[in-house]
Amino acid sequence: MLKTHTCGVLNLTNVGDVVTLAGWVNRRRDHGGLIFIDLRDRFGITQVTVDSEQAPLAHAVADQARSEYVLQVKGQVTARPEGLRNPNLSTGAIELIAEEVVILNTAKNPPFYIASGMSSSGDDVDEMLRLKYRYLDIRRPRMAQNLLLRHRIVRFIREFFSDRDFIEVETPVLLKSTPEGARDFIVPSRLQPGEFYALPQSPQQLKQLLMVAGIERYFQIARCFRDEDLRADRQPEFTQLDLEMSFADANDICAIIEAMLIELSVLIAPHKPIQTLPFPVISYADAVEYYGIDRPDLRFGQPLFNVSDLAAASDFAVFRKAVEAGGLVKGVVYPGASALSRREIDELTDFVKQYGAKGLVWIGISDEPDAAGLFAPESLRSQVTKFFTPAEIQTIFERSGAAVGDLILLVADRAAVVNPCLANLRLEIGRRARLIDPNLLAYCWVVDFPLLEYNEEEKRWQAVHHPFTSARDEDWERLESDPGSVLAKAYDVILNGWEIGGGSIRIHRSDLQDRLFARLGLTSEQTESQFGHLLEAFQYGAPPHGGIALGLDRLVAMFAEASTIRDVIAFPKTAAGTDLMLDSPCAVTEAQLAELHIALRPAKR
RNA sequence: GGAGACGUGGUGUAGCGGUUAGCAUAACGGCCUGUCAAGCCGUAGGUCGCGGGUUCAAAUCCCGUCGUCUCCGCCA
Repeated sequence: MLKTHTCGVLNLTNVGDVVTLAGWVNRRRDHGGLIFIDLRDRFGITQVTVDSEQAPLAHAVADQARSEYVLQVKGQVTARPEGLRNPNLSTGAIELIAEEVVILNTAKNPPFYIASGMSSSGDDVDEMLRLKYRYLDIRRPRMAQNLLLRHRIVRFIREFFSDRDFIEVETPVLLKSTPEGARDFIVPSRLQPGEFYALPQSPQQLKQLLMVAGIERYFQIARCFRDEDLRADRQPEFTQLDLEMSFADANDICAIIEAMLIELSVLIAPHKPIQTLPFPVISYADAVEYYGIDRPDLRFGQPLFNVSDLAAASDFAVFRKAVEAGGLVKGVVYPGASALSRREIDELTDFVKQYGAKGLVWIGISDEPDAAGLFAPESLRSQVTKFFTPAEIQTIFERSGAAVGDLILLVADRAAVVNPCLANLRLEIGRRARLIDPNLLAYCWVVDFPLLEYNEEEKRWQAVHHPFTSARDEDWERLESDPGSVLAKAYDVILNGWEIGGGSIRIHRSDLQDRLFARLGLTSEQTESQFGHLLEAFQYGAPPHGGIALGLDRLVAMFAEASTIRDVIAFPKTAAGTDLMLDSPCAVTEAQLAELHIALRPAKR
């Protein structure tokens, strides 16, 4: 090795040792006859002091060094004089008095600051540049720490499950296209002209086949691919902790995941309290009723409330018609916001409009109700009080749980508009009113999902989770007669409003799987060509089994307090699916295409 | 497919009809033996993303386009 120690390890116990360090010039402070170099490697920073009188040759070399040059320095570890120690460095009590300095490599002036503390204004570098020069971005402490955190989490996961008799089995990346779910990435076959592999959206079918194979306890840190549009929390390729267990029911799987997440949280983020133990379990129906969404952020309150019954009987046409059309009227309370400026109220209105709401009804409670619980007109601030009777206002007030000084916000529309609108409005209120403790870890389970949902466009039922999910035992009898009422043995695990994982107990009997495929409108020819391998496998003694997959990128991002999973991925893609460093995707040669039997259509752009 | 925001020396930004395009930082040169975001002095660095239009005059207003980000649709 070109170094005897790292730049983060030396301290007063090493004083007198002659050591060699190697790393990058983090910063250089040139005092003429005396040069200080902060030498940085992955492990820390050590101050190198080069004295022109003690070591003229070393000084001449250090004089040439610039930021990000790669240096090797030999010298003696020396205690810094009292008062000259740097408490911000783990090595701040010592310095390396250089005897020899070697420039191992020079460096161009980097396109952005790498040394920590340089972006002290809080402003970060444009992400476009960070992505183009990702190898320099990763040199910076923030990204380096995130990748280290990711490694520690993956390592913990591997040990946790290995210790519990799970084995990691790799599954193919070149797989088979399936019509359900997300759009596949496809890969042309050279050996089989005109045919294509697909990259796995997840190793779902393979892990079920491993259960048939008798593996019993499987996990994998698995790369998955989905060709859908990107988001801050979605990349075209991402990583799952994929897991499957035989002879397990939903409680067994949730219990082991819950134990893992608790142990992981304590290990990785001991300063972050877990809000509720054991994790709360919420039904899908309750989650939608009280939070408008199936992944509630439980770090704060402000549950939604429902006044559809009252709205149906009111004189306010907007509300009444929404309910008559089968819709809902629900609301949320913005605490302490009764005197919100009209401009801020308009901002909230624009906010809900982006989720499809036509408007936002607001009622500010500026004064106490009278002894009978009724509000005087001057106690309220609203654009709609004139449409409601005092008793109706009283009911809305009581239903909302609001207090004097709060602002009640209401949305009326189809359920598919009202719930997402208010779910996002609740989060916006949480942010604006600073109701969210950023240190809290609020885990919960969401269970009792519907098995099927009706796709209006395609006029057919489709699987909410995926088509291998089992219905609850008592619900199978309604699969044909009332498919919308069938609940699944499915569960999602939520952290701070992010869905970090989901899974289910699978169907292990081919007769039940056949029934479900029929319910989904698949012909026996289709099921045979797409899932024949699985159905056949189930006839050879498939054990009852189930599993779960956790989104590793999201989990790491939560612990890293990153606002996008790109910050916990070494080489991520942009929102347009491109890699700015490699300049991919890119065109290939005509010869490559010919070998793959592919003729291009004219590009649309 | 749709909506919004942003694009000004290497970087981060100010300027939003007439400025010599300002500031900070980095870079380069000089001075300096106790700094740790070192300091002081000096130098260089910009076709204001690109194209078109409006105007006597455009970084600034309008249209288009490219890129990045966020969101909707899409996606568990």
